[in-house]
Amino acid sequence: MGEEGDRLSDRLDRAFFCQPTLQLARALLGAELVHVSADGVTAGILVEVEAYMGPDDLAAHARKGLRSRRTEVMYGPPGYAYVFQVYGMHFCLNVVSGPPETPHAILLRAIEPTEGLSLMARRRGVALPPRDAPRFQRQKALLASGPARLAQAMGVDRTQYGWDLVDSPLYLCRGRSPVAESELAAGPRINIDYAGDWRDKPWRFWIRGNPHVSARSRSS
DNA sequence: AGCCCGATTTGA
DNA sequence: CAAATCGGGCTA
Repeated sequence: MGEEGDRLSDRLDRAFFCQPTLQLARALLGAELVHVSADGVTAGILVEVEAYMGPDDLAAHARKGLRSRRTEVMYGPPGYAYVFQVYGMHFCLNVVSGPPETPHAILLRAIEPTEGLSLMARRRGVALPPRDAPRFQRQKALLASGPARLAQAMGVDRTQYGWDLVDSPLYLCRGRSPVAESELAAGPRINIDYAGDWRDKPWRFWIRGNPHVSARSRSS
């Protein structure tokens, strides 16, 4: 109780999303992602994100200024949801960054679940053991570690495409941010081997040592 | 640790 | 028509 009120007063506003993209990506670590849906409330602390910076970044969907119904929202103001589908069955949630006509986005790769864990488990189609069971921490980490798991656990699909995170049931709040500089880690992004010179850019950011960082990213 | 596969959409 | 900002299930 009172949790919603506390969160709303700490809700991240437009000014927050107006930071330069790499700075915003780091600032998002420790922030809490919240979705107030018809099925209930789910929330979690962001522990891993990646920046994509079209049109130059060849890993970005907006590379070379690609503009389509899919990428359109990235050409608008920051703080909106860019949701896309990959491999025919998964959805991934991004926060639009950069001013209008600058198609940047930040992929939300993993959260540490804080609220609505049973709803997350139901959406994911997995059973969550009792909190005191030895398997609990491990299963909890499987709920939303990885961009498609995060989206599924949070009830995000194409429905949320274009939602304004500043003014919608899907939003961000201060949570535990800002994270101390010493807790911040950076490295290359995942699964973008096709991106030429941009493949090795250290534009993936995560909270060092956090067990909820997605498996393929945990090192260093 | 590694391979394979799914089920859709996009862009070349 | 190939490839995709991935995850699950299997083999071992």
